Amino acid sequence: MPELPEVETVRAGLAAHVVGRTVAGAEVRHPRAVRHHVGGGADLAARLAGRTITAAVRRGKYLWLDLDGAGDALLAHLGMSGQLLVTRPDGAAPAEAVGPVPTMVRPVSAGDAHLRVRVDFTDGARLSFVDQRTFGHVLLTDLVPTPDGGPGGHGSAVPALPAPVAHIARDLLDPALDRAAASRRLRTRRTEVKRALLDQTLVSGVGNIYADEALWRAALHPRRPTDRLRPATVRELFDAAEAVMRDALAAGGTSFDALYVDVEGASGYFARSLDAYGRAGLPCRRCGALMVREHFMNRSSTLCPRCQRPPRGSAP
DNA sequence: AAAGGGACCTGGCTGC
DNA sequence: TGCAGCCAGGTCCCTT
Repeated sequence: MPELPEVETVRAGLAAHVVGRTVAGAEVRHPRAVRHHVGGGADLAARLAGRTITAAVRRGKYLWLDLDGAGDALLAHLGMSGQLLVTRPDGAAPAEAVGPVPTMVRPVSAGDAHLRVRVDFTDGARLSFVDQRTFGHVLLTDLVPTPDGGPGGHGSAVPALPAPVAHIARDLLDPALDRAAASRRLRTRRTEVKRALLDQTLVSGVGNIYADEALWRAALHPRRPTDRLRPATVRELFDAAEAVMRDALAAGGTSFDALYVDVEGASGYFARSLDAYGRAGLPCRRCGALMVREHFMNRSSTLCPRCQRPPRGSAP
């Protein structure tokens, strides 16, 4: 699932392969993919034509392409299954690709069943938004000033954000994040710590996978009440979440194919390094107790019942 | 106002 | 072997 490390991998790929190119034309092939664009697919395609991509920027799980530096952007959220794939001008397989190509990576043809939006550049290169489950979306939107005057996100020095991202907090890889303030806000919430970690208005970029990983690293039960956490504990949790996402980003980078910008680039990481997510029934890598899966927010949490003690008064 | 739960979506897997 | 039903989860929206 695309969480911060996967989205950042995509952003880096777009920065390398799309920035500087000019849009010749675009086609929206599924209305749901542009459901948040005011004006619909035809309007989006028409307004993209002739624009030049000047930056690839990310905040949390949102990423966007600045257009001409003119104060608007093509914004994308990958949802659960979204991919942004770049094919080079001749459309052929990448000649300079090295190392094993992830199995999910394949050339995109016009007949691709899940191709939602296609952007063609004047030099023949193509950007394709492919999304099986259509939880993701793209839209063209104006930038608005950041509340704190700091940079809008990773990859930009401009103090501006796409309007739909204005409510998204800075993420744990953002040097401009005020961690003390985020910690205070978390501790004044009356909720459970995993729910708070997943709240993108508190700290962004963390999804179910990295939430479980961070809680395991910090040895915290997902249902611990936020208003009873000490500041030092929250600091450790933030540090753990940052560390696991940096590790994932580094691992994703190694298997990341240079020309196909693929959210599955982190597959090598998933196979090797996850300590919690997907390990129910397997021994905890810290203490050996069998990991368990619990229902949480209509989904699941995987945790170590020995390292991550439930809060007092909670059901076992 | 804040917190929490359901809807949205589809391919793959499980169990009968 | 076939098929129904469950599962995955990020974000928005609605209710409490």
